[in-house]
Amino acid sequence: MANIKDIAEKAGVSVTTVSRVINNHPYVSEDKRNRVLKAMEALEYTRNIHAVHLSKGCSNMIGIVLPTVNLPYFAELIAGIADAAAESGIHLSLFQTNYDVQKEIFALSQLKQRQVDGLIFCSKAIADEKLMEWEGPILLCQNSDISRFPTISIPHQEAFRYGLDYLIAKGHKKIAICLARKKGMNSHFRIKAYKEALEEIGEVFREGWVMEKAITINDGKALFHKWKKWEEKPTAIFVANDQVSAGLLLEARAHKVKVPKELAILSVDNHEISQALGITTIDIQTKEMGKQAFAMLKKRIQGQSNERKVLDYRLIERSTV
Amino acid sequence: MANIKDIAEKAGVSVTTVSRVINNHPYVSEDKRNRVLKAMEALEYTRNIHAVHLSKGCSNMIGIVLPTVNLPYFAELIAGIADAAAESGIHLSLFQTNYDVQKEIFALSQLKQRQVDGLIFCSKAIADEKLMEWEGPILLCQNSDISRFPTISIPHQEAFRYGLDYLIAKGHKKIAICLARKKGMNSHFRIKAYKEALEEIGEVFREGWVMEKAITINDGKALFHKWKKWEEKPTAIFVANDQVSAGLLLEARAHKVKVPKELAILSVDNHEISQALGITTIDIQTKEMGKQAFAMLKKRIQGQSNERKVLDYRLIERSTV
DNA sequence: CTGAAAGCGCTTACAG
DNA sequence: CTGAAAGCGCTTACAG
Repeated sequence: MANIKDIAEKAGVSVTTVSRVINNHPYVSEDKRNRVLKAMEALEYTRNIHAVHLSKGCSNMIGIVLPTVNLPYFAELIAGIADAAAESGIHLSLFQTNYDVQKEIFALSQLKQRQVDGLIFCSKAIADEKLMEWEGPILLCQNSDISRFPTISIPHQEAFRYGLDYLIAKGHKKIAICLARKKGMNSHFRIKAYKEALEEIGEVFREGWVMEKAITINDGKALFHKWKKWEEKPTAIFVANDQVSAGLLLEARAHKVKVPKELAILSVDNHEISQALGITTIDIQTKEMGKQAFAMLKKRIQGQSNERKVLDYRLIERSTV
Repeated sequence: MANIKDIAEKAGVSVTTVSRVINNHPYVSEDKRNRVLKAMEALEYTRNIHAVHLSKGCSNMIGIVLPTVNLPYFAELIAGIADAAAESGIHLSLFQTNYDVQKEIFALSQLKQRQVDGLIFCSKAIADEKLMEWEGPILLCQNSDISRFPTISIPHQEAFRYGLDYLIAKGHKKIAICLARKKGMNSHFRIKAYKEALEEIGEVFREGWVMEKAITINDGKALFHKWKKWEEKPTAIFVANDQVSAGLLLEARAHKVKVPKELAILSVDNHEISQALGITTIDIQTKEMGKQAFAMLKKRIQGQSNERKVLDYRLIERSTV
């Protein structure tokens, strides 16, 4: 494999000049530029990117940390990040963690070793205090108490409250909620909103009506059967993700339970499946979040100070409430 | 940032020894090992991975080339690759191409520059002949005439034929098919199987009954309306992907068309949504394919010769045929 | 078990 | 516009 020195020799110039040509620097005479170009062609030169990285001290790559890509929410987030990254010519490295703290720490160690220039945490299991021990450009796709990191997020408390008020306005008082997992900032804020809303309408808070570990269509089906068995039934369930809502709705239909008459379903995401099934949901612009997350991390890598962005949401009325 | 030289000085040993300690080589005395370890701790040493890559000539990372991550088929494939890669401690780089040949070429150029040690093409737009101009470890998740590359694939012709025979056995003769895109090896073989099956039962081949550009749930909905408008209607549609089948089925139900009585639907994938909707489909082990693809590429990178694997498939009878 | 030294291949401040 | 030289930080064959 020819290297920059071979090219220099062949073209009769210095390696500096070759480097200038490769990087499109000005101040190279046409004559030398052409000779270099010709030599590169003749020797089938390909730049060794590792040497560039070592020399420049950066990798032109950022890491995406997420539990699994195999879930529409995260897939959409990645797609948004990928689009923006491609425009900037930045590479993407994937860290699938399955909410395993050790794997998140692995990703952080990769940042430290410069494998990547920055990290986007799409969702995390690691505690804020632990995360704070790490340095480098890290962006969180969720609200956080750590002001050291830029964040982009949905105002989950507000949005959830908005959804709850919508259900209440539609006459519901017995409302259950279903989250992906109780841990995590997003759920924290959602539960808070839930409690507040219940208090205002004089309903008691039932621990059992806060369900979790629901992510897939099958989880939604299971949710239906849980609901079916309850003595006292909520008239509405506010579900934090479209996949689960879809499973819930499909299973309800299969068992001739009328939606929304016997059971109302309000969802979050507005991904394709909710549209296909006519599920009333709250659009949270997942892809847009990915795009902006990338832009913010990029700025952070370039040394700008932390931003905190909050995205908008909106209710999409369809037929399940 | 402390480097290996700083550690060597502080510990009073050579850089060679430090390197040995870092890489867990044998033949280092306990005493020196401890001194090095202590020095590393004291100076908060982090290895610069770029130097390692430059020195070793590899990146410990492979690239995944696919049109979009935001589609269950590809997301599942990635998940499989990611699981296997994590076990081997290999990083994953994502190249989202949107079937843009230029972006595929970009990925290939990254392989050449050693940004990645190998490439998995989950699906491609670039022509075989063009691809052949590139060197390095490249694995294709599809059948190919190029014997220079290892491949892993489903026997699409056979599997499609199997599905068609199943439809025929169920009494269908007017069968349409719907593919993701007509270009590409997979479709090539499927259309071939389709023509053969039609010929055997004495049906004519209708160009218009081979539909394409169908990937999403919405595409499936559109497909229904196409079907609805046809004068002469097929009694069954064989759809190459679960998302499209789901859209087709949902829209059929919404318009009170009885499935399978008025319209039978046979699908391919066996992803969660087909299970949720009770769609009869052909399981093609997407995730397993990802796992094995990684293992094969890894072997190829290590210098072993090309393998060609063919995965099994099986029909999952549910309620749409 | 240990180390001096060559090698991986590029970038860039500096001097001209 | 141009080049010599230092620097990025590691690995590894070789000699001992």
